[in-house]
Amino acid sequence: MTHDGRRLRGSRSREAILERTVSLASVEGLDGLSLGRLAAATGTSKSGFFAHWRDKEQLQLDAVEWAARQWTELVVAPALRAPAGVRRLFALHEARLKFYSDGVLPGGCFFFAVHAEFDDRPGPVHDRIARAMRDWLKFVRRQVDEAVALGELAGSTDPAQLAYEIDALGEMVVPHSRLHEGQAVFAHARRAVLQRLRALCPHPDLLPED
Amino acid sequence: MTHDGRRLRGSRSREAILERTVSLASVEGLDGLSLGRLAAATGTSKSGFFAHWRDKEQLQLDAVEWAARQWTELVVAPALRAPAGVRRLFALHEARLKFYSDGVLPGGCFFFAVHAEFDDRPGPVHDRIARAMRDWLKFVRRQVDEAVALGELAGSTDPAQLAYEIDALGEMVVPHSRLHEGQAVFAHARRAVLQRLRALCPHPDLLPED
DNA sequence: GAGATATACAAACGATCGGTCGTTAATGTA
DNA sequence: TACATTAACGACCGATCGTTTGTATATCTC
Repeated sequence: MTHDGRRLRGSRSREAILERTVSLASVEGLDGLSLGRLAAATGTSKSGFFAHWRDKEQLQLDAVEWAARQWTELVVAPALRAPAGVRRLFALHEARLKFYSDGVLPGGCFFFAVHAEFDDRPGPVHDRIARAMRDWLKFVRRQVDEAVALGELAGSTDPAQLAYEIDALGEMVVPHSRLHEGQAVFAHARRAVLQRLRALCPHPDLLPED
Repeated sequence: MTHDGRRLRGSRSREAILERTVSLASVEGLDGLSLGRLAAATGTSKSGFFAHWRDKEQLQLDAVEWAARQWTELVVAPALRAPAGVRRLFALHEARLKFYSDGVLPGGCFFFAVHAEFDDRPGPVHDRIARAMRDWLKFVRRQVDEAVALGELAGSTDPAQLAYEIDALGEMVVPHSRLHEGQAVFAHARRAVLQRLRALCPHPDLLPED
């Protein structure tokens, strides 16, 4: 085969493998996934990985990076198109729910699967995952702060408290939607946050009624 | 050694192994935990397991059973000592939080760790886990129903909706408490459910103020 | 065009995986 | 007392794990 653009082809297959890794890891985790099965799933050889990554841990770290970028593109970015304040906060929640209900990842959420796995296992992968999730929660909290500053949420609002509630109500959709088929869980998660925000909002008409 | 009570000794070590299994599985999952490491942790030999269980799957099934029993004893039973209605509902939430903050299991929650693992992996273990979690949610929902019937929650309350909220706000304490050290997360989870219940309750004085 | 570099592979490594086999010793049953 | 059962073990099995090595070929650099 001529003209396969060695360097380009390399980064192409690198990206393809990472996408597949994140996808599979959302189902079986980053450590539960073995190189052998990953090779079979990507149509490559096991030893081929070591041309791209020093060891499995490097692949895992890059996979976390890739998943974080995907989350930013498909959840954070769309929400940023809504006007700052309580509407953006709710848009963020809805974008997340859409990410789950669209079935972007077969396991629902990469970070949910992977965090339970590396929860109590120290190391660089644990640290990278923890950082990503802390950044996410900080981002949610910043949206709360902004909404308070804009007078769109009661001044008595505890930002850390509300950020926890929004994250918890959104994240638990992942296991629940797998437990009880049907989209009732999505409605519950959406309504819970919506009613909570409306109750705190001096101008509830900024948000949909239901 | 004389008089070691063969039969009794068997069920003793059986229980001891199960307790250790549930404990370790709350950290690394049921499948992530290998028989070799489990043998080392219990001070027995790998092959000794097969005197008690046909294969690893049987051990996993018994471990789920054991964890469910532990949950009933340490969370459900204490809550049932509170008077039925909204107070029992909140007692249930608090008993769960106490289970987590007491560090009964080193990984926080057996079912959290294990559900993420068997989420999308069909089989008897998956089914047993799903049943346990469905039973739990049904139980929470029954407490909501009872509180509504007693007139301690507004008649407009959607039981499935509220049950989801309570479960989500309680369960997500597990990953969050590992992410940000400190007991702030416990306070958030407690206050979130408390304020939600007080808002729905015609007699808020049934519940603590804060 | 020569030499370094990068992609990708098959084959094989030691370690560990879940599981089997045969054995020993103590217990329960007759 | 005779015999089946049970707990527990060490040794070992084939399979798979993450990883190393060596090789072939195509691309980039000079």
